Amino acid sequence: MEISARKKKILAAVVDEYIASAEPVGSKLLAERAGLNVSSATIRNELAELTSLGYLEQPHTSAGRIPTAQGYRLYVNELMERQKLSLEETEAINAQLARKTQQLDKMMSDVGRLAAELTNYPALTLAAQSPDVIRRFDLLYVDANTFIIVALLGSSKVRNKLVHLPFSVEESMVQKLATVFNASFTGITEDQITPLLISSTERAAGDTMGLTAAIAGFAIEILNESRGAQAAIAGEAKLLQLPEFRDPDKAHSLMSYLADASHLSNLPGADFGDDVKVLIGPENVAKELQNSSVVLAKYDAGDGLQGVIGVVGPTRMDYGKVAAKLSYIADGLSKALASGKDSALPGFGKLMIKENNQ
Amino acid sequence: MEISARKKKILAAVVDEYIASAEPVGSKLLAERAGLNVSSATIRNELAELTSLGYLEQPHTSAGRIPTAQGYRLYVNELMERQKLSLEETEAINAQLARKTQQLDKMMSDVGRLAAELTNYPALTLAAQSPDVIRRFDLLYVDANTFIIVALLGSSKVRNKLVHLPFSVEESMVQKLATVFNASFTGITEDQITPLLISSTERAAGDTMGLTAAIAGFAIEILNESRGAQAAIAGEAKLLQLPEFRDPDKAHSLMSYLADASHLSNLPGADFGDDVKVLIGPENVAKELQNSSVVLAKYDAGDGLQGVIGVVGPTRMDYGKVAAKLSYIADGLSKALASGKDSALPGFGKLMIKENNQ
DNA sequence: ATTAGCACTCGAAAGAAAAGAGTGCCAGCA
DNA sequence: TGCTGGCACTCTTTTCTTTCGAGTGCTAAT
Repeated sequence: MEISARKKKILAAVVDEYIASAEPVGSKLLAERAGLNVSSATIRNELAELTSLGYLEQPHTSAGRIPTAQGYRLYVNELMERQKLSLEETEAINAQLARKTQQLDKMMSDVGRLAAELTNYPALTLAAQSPDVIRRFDLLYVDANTFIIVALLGSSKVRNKLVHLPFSVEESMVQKLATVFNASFTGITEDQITPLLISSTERAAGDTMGLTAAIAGFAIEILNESRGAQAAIAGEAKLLQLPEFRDPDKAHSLMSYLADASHLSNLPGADFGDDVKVLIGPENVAKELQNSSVVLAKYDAGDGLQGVIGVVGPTRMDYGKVAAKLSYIADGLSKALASGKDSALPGFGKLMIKENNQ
Repeated sequence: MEISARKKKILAAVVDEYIASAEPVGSKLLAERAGLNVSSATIRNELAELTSLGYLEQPHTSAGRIPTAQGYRLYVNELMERQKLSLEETEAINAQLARKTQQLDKMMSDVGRLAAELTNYPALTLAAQSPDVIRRFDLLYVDANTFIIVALLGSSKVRNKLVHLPFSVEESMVQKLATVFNASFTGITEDQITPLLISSTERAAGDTMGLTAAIAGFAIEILNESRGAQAAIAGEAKLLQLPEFRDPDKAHSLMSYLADASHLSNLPGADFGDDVKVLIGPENVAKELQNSSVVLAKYDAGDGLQGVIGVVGPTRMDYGKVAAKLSYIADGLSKALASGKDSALPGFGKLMIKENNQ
């Protein structure tokens, strides 16, 4: 049975009111505000039906109605309006995203903070890197006991490591190693680095000091690191301002859960179709989230880098506003990261230099 | 007037009990537990005097006593016993510190988490780097539009940046730039990079494309970055388990304060004499901390890298336990960082490689 | 179908009473 | 002189009771 237009309008009104007030909403209030010119008694009848259909519930007999997860779901799917962002909001986001010089970690944590600030809910960021390869190796000879490994990755990231040895090596040996590694360790993923490959490389380089194995270890380390998803959370304290988390135990339970980054990785990655995904209460897998909602927006910055940015809050969440903001941020993030990757130098055109020395 | 030995013993007992229970402690309880064989009436007299001396206070007339900031101060200075760590605790700390391959940021955040876990209070880490210099420049030519800047710093850190140009450069030009920069930009601190220096370098390199200014911008950026103190906080959620932060507003106020890393930098850096510094309630400058205590332990990892690790909690904090743990962690951190810096390669001796491919 | 009216329910708020913990002080004792 | 048991007093905490009011469901009338 399809639900009538008036019921939908009433349901939307209930959700809107409840989102705003966190108080169960009654028939009288709806009669005044909802803009359908009927009496509270009529609305009571409709509410009773919506309740028996499972869209609304009553905390107790003599209270108003609050939406169920099912009610929110209908609201999000059909009734919600995605809200416009204010000028200040878009400007704050753009300003943040324009700061390209910073490295990815910092960027994500700043963006997370911004999202938390704008939505007033704790924000999370997840960045996942698809398996990377090393495009090019350099070994920089510093002194007899020291050299620097520099690896340029397929995703245009650069990694380095300073190596201090307990014994001396010749500069020629270091160069030889660089050549050999460029020949055999480039263009392969981490699981293609086998003991067999290492020993053949060792032979090719004429290395008897274990340097090959060590450099291979570095290669494994960086390829490993880029594969693992990085997660961060910002603005946890916002939870405490929400009426549903005034109970310190509830707040503690959710915050502890969120604090463990490994849990965040269990959220759906960027594998959903729409640009914004909403998980309402029991739709969440984790039991700690069953009374909360999660709104996620995905970004894709090319080069195998993709992830989601999202917020966590009570099921009574302002989905319209949050979805709009996250979607805008995620979009901007995709663009900023994609363009910022082979970044122009900082201070190109001497601007920054002036600033720093005035 | 010097305070009698018995008074001190009673004060210590009050602090110990209050730390354990968070409840005002009364004369009867003390008579049973404190181990001085006197009646509760005698203790009442002593308590009254300690109160008028300012070491104790009463929430209200018919309640037991709780220590004042002055009382805690005496306790910390004279009465407290620094506690021994259990075997599991030292092992957990050592295991964490032994993981040298990870980079500094990650290390600090992991250590912070560990400290929070061990003490059950939110933990903070501050790392401050004294002004750094660039020891050596390398420019790696990748293709006509791309090169990599690698800078080895005085503190043995290595920084890099991939540069993508909107125009072409010759490999010889890149090499020229590297030579010139090595001559004029090494061994100087950030504030010695002047527009004058840049323009003379530009002339020396015969650079007409603004590359010099851009590379100088990178130099400024990394020297700047290493100077700023990095702060992080872990385990904020622990606050909510403490009776004094059951009030969500109190918890929120402190958590918001802590979440802003810039505030943490206002704490005393590593500029205190002892290995552990305790700031009790009103001894803190920030008003958000006036009802809380901060315990800090400093570490020094050589190469100008030093900082503090600490925890934040209610004035009723288990100072003895916390001081012992932080001090142990900070000590270990100093050693781990100092030795790990010119780190051996990961997997030296093929160990890691085996692990990764088994 | 919609509405006004009304009895009813049940939580929240307010008030009153009881319980309990701890104190300060006093008088007696070593 | 210092310690102790005893006791009246204070003030919070807890519990119980009462009141209040918001909101409902149902019925009868439009």
